[in-house]
Amino acid sequence: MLQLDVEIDTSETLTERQQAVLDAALRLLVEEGDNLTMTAVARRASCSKETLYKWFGDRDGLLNATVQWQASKVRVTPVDRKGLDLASLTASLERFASDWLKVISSDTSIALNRVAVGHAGSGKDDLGAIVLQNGRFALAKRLKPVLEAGRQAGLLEFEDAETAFRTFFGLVGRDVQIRLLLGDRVELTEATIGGDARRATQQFLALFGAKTGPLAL
Amino acid sequence: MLQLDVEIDTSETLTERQQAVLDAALRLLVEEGDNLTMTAVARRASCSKETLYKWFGDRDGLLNATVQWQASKVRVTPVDRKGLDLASLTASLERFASDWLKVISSDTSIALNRVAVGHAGSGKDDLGAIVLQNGRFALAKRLKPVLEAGRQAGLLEFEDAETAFRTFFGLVGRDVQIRLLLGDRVELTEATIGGDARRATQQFLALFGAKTGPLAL
DNA sequence: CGAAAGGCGTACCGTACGTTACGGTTCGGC
DNA sequence: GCCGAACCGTAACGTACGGTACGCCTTTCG
Repeated sequence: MLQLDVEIDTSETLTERQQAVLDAALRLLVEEGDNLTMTAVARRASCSKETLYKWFGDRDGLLNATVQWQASKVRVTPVDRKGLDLASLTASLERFASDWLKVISSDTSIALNRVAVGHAGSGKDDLGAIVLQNGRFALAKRLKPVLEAGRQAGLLEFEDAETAFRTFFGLVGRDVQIRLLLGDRVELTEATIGGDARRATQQFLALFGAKTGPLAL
Repeated sequence: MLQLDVEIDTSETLTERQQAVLDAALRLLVEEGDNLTMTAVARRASCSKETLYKWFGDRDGLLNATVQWQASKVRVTPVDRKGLDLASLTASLERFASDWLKVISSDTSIALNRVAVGHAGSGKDDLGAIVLQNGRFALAKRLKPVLEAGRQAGLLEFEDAETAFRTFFGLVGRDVQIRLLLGDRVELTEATIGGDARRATQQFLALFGAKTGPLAL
């Protein structure tokens, strides 16, 4: 299990200019993948390499900062857990599913995951940990309270929130992420995402919904 | 969707020596990741770099051949579809799930997927396609007949074998592969794999099993 | 206004690595 | 025994790129 406190408030310590530079680096990362050069970043950001090195130390530092920067931008709003009936629970789950599918199919997510996966082998930096922390684990952190609340309200039945979450994760993501990462063109329109989110949610409810009545499959 | 005919009978066109070299490259790939050098491969395989270039063209050619070589080794035996009752179907599914989990958690699979993902960005070679073809798509090809047979026998109910397969895929894999690729240490003992395989199978049956009787969840 | 700081652009250095070239050795065929 | 082919080991070449140094400009502050 990963620990790693990624609570560094990057948004504070970074000046406007630095953020702009990181945005440039991010765009370049999406376009070029891991084989982006410091010179390219400098040119794209209209800054000197010397500045890059002064600010971020070295290439790994720049990559690290870039990934963290993107991560800090994705901090989402926690869900409000007020009226809780089957309808609102279903809606929440569908929302989560749809959001997640949109994230993992986005260009920047794909690019970031690719880079992080590539770096995961040689333990030079913690890119994998950062991505994981702001992706899969952040999702779990936000979703679990909803699941727990659903259980409290008698709408869901499960032993462990973690395993319930992982099942939901699997039902939503299926083979999408690995296929995208490996370069397969998966058709993911707004419509299919919506359909997949509904399907995954219904399947999840079929598996973990309280058996108080027949649930539409 | 990927097409790509990967039916090149590599095992024929490769001499013993060449296979040995590729095995060395493969081992090195597992240890070093994508940053393996031609010199390292040559040294490990006790061959000259000139030979490497004569045989495989260039570095990408060597990587390609290595991945294909590993892929050709994994050609599995098709399932025999004889007596088909719920018990044997369940057993088959559990077997598939367990095998798949073992594969994706193996060192070589992780290494190969990492390299393929890394290369997927810059469309220089088709490593991603190859890995996908011999991983996820090969699994579908082998599993779908089983699902169809299950439906024929009245044990399963589904519209489309593809979507049924993808659900099974998701239930089995969940977050395991992406976590492993990103460097997370997922505890995957023989026991947990067995448990996960059983759980995934039961969940799949709960979703797609014919409603002739109550199924244990 | 002058000086110092921050930053841009560019030239430069060192190294790692892909690729090529070459001398030496083994081995099958005549 | 001799020849050529295949191959090993290693040296050498070229380049790309990470990292550094320096000249010049702009802004800021005394």
